[in-house]
Order: sequence, then C-alpha cells, then structure tokens
Amino acid sequence: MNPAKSSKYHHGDLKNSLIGCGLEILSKDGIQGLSLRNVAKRAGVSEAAPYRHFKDKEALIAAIGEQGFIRLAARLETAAEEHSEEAKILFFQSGLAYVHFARENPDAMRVMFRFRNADGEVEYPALQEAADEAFSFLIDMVEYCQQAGLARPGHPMPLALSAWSAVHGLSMLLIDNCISNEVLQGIDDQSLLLTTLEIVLHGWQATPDTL
Amino acid sequence: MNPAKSSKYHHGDLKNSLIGCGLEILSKDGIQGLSLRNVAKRAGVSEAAPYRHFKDKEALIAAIGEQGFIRLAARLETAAEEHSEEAKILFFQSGLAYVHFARENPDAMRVMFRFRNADGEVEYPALQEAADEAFSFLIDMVEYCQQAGLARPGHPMPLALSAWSAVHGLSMLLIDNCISNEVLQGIDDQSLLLTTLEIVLHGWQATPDTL
DNA sequence: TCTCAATATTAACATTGTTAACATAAATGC
DNA sequence: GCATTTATGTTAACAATGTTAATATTGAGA
Repeated sequence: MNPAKSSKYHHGDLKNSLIGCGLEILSKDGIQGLSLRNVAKRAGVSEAAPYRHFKDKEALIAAIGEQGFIRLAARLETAAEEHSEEAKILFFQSGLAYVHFARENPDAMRVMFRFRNADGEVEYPALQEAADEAFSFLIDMVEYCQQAGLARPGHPMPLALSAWSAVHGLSMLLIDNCISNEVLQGIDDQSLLLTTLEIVLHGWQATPDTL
Repeated sequence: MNPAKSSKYHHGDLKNSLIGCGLEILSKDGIQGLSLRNVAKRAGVSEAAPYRHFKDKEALIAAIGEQGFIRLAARLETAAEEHSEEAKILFFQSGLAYVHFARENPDAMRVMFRFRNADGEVEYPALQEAADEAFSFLIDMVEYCQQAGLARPGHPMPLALSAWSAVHGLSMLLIDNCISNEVLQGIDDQSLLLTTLEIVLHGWQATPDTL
C-alpha cells in the first residue's frame, strides 16, 4: 500500500487505471488510437494484463463508456444545481451542457453509445445502468417543467425521449461533422441549439391531438 | 464484356462490386465482419485488389456510406411521392421513413455517420455531397410545410436541423439500444416516434420569442 | 503487333486481439 | 510462522487484418 514503492509487480488498481488511461487516449488520439496494447502500455503493464480485469476489448470499452455516462450525468447535475431557480433556464442549460459535453468529448460519446446488445440481452448492465442514471435526470427535469406549466401534463417519458432525441441527435450531427459549412452559413451552432431547444419546449406544450 | 466468361483476371466493375459486397456484409455480419479481406473475398478477388480502387479501408467505408445516403435519400423521396397530398402527412411519413431505414440498416447508419473530417477539411467530398443531398430533401419539406402554414416563416434551415436532430437522435438511440425496456414500458416505439414528430411540428409553429 | 497503362496477384510485414504457459505477490488456512 | 491457494502480472506465440512491394496479366492505343 506504499504509493512510493518504485517497482511493483502488482499494479494495485489496474482496473480503474486502465479505464482512466483509456479515456485519456480517447481524448488525445481518438478511437483509432485506442488499442488494448496502447492502454496497457500507458498504464505501465504488459499487453496481456488487462485480460485479468476485462473479458475482452469490448468489455473495457464498455467500462470506459460507463465512466463517460457517469461524467455526463455529473455535468448535467452540476448545470442543474446552478440553474434550478427557473424551469425554462434549467431546460436550456441542461441541453447546453449535454451538447457541450459531446463536443468536448466526441470520441467518448461514440464509445458510450455503442451498446450493441444482441436483441433483448443486456450485455453490459453497468453501462446500461449508468446510461439510465443520466436519463433519469432528464425525467426529473421534465417533471419539473410540467410542474412549472412548461410542458403538458401526463406521462413524462415521451416528452423526455423527444428532448433526448433532439439534443442527442444535434450532438451527434455536430461531432460527426454532418452539418456542412454551407448549411451553417451565417448561423452559429449556439443559436442552432437554442432554436432546437425552443422548438422542443414549445412542442411540449401541445396536447396530443395532432395526426 | 461477355458476362458469361468464366474466369477473368480483370473483374470489370470491381469498384462498385466492392461497395455492394460491403453493404451486404454490413447487413449480414455487422461492422465487425467488415474487413477489407472479407469484402475482397466476397467480390472474388485477392486481398490487395481493393487498393487499386480505394486508398485505404476508410475510403471504402466512405464509399459504402455514400451509397447508404443515396439509398436513404431514395427512400425519403419515395415516401414523399406517395404522400405529397398533405404537408402534415408528408412530414410524418418522412420521419417514419427515416427511422425505418435506420432500424433496417443499423450498421449502414453507423458507417454513414462517420465523417471524421479533420476540422474544416472535407475528407470525402462525395460522401458529404450524398449526405447534403439527403438533407436538401428535408429543406424542401420544411418549405412545403411553411407554405402550408404548418411552420413559422423565415429561414428554413434551423427548422430543418431541429427536425433532423430529433429524428436522427431517436434513430440512433433506438438502434444503439439506449432506451431500456423499463423506459419503454407500455410504450411502443411507433407512438414514441409519432409523439416526437408531433412535438417538433408543434414547435415549428412557435415564433422565436422564447429565452 | 508492340508498348504501356490499368488492374489484379502473391508474398511479406507490422499491428492488434487473444490465449497458453509460466512467474510473482498477496491472502488464507494450518 | 509456514505452506498452499488465489489473484494478478509477464512472456511467447498465433490468427486476423491493414497495408505495401514486387510481380503478373490484360486491354487499349500507337
């Protein structure tokens, strides 16, 4: 347990160290730099060491993704604490926090949303749980907006999913560079996000009579 | 040029054949099955043959993604032709077509939206162009909805992007299995999509006074 | 027909995920 | 305290894959 010991055969906390190194590599070199051997080297262990803690590369990636969701949830909750005074501001700030996280951690986002569960089977429960945790934040926010009269009453789930879809979709389109410069002519993406959020918020007030 | 010739050193149309085989592998075995050697084998050529037509694997993937966008655009336009009588129905049917395409071709979607342009630099112009082509369909639809009084007047771009974000986001969340079964309790995803579209459509009518 | 450019093949190499066999340290039971 | 077992790490090797170099084959044009 001496942190100053120079050379130790046993790493001590390799599992978490691998996840951390994975996140670092991800933000520095992107996904193509994220090889098991790379992660192991950065953690200072041999190439086969990770297999004592993760079944395969996918399992490590799932753990990295899980950590990503934990950070995203923390980010959202921080934003919420700083702007809890008014529902509308809370809504906009949460959306901003989500997109900002995505733009600052594009490769982490790509790893987080790579569940690949064979139909019905949950392959990585911890990852799923971390994602659900982040999503539950959204549910709370919707209910808060409902109480404030900003959203129609009723089951919050469809409203939450519509907002998640819009914010997630915009995030992915942005980090994948799908919105060409010509399209963005004269439109900064800050106002783009605000418009999208405004549209969702307004749509929340509609009663389900359409169609 | 004889299509019945049994053994030919030169394939004849290898480039397109590789793209087609890539799409087939993608829909059968997913991305993990999509190796250059696999594609080459399926096309009946040696492992190095693809390099006469594509700089590297990424270039082939970009071409596959381009084809995906072309198919998506065709799908959207077919849906539009069949439902051009009313703007509202056109809007909903287009959204349905997008999500259905995504659910039927999840791995193609993941390949399509993998631009990775180093900032500003457009690495695969043809892919970008095919994506823009699909997006231009959206613009047209927005303008049609504006003329029908379903959407606020003004620049159609922000409206189109908000709809794209919502539909794309929902598609990705669905194909990545991010919406856990507990969340979906008692909600089929058809109605989920309809609710999201309804919210966007209603939001389109709002004037930008919010915030 | 001859030449050349286009296209395809084979062979080889580096990287990477993965496993097997072995080594070392820590924990546990006596 | 000591022996054994378990956890954890190392080295060596293998197969799959992306990629390139050297070579072969074909078709088109002079």
